[in-house]
Amino acid sequence: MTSLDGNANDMTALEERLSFLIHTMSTRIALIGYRLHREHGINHFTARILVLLLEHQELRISDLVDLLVLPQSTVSSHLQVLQKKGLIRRRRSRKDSRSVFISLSITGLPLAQACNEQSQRANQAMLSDIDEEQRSTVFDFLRKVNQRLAQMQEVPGETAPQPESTASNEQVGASSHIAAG
Amino acid sequence: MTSLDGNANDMTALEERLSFLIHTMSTRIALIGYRLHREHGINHFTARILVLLLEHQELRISDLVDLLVLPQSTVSSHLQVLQKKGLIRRRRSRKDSRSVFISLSITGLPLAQACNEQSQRANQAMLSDIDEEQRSTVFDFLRKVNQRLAQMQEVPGETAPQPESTASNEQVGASSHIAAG
DNA sequence: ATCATTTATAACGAATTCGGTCATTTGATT
DNA sequence: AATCAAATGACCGAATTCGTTATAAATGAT
Repeated sequence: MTSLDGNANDMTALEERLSFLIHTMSTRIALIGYRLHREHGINHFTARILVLLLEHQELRISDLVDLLVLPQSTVSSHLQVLQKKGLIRRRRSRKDSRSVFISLSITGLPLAQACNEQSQRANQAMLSDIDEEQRSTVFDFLRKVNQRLAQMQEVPGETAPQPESTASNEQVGASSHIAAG
Repeated sequence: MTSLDGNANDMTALEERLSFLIHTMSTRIALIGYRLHREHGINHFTARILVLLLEHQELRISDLVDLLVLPQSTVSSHLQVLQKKGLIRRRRSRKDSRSVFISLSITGLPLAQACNEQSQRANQAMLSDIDEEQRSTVFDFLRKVNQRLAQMQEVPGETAPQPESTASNEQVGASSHIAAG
């Protein structure tokens, strides 16, 4: 299982690739979170929304879409669930009546706090026994990679989001290589 | 958006937590991979299966379940799709006729190789300009956290996978703190 | 032998996800 | 003001996901 037979086009084995590691971790976090949130009758994703609302007070739906990196339709259905449970409120913006602002309801607040505390503890459990130096190295790295991913995502054929810079068109291939991890 | 208003129970802001970062990265990787795999008529997950088969030649379904951290039912349905497309073969084990071994078909092999190359390039794109030292620090860290998550996952109420140790039943709370990231 | 257990996979069905579409509001340009 | 484009989010339906149940073979115990 752990041994790889080494006939693939060599390079790094899939199980050692960053994309694979990240996926595995993400799945495990979601799994563990899922079980815990069931107690509250919500799921991992809606819990995340609650915590974000706890931090930001008010968020537009499009803000949530950006933060969660989920399709707008998915966020929308999560919000429907949350509203049915009376955990959030909606308010149309007066400035721009296209926007809807979401905030925690009085009922939602304590639940959001509970979710936040669980999340905090989870974070601590994962990071315990990791010395500060290593930790900051890792976080710098993750943030950097994350930014790169965001760029690759935006315009599939472009590497950088800069408007100008005419000479760097050759880099196009660099980002379209992302894949299966 | 980036600023947090700081009224939450402080500690680390959600957007700075490991679980959140990991989720964001994972989603982005899947998104980018998705577009590429569409060309081949497959998706991110089935592509992963193909690459795993490329590395291991033969895998039981339960092996895939472990490697992918997906429910058996999900893996099963992915395999059905792959088989309909003629990309994989199944073979009942002679030793243990309960098991079914999955391997790439002659048609599946080149596609698996293509997926693997894309994945390799993606990995390189993410890791370029990262010096070796930082890289190994990060990977050590990720592997360590991943192991911890695997432990937390297995027995929800236990922290460590040790069989004995009768006195540690009080620790139940320790791992049930994982959550919403 | 027979029955219970374990291991391994399939299959169903409810819930979730997400691409696509539509309606509304704004802003810009003519 | 009329038109066109962009922003925002609601909604629908098809596809996917996954918890659960069923099936089946090997293993073990009585």
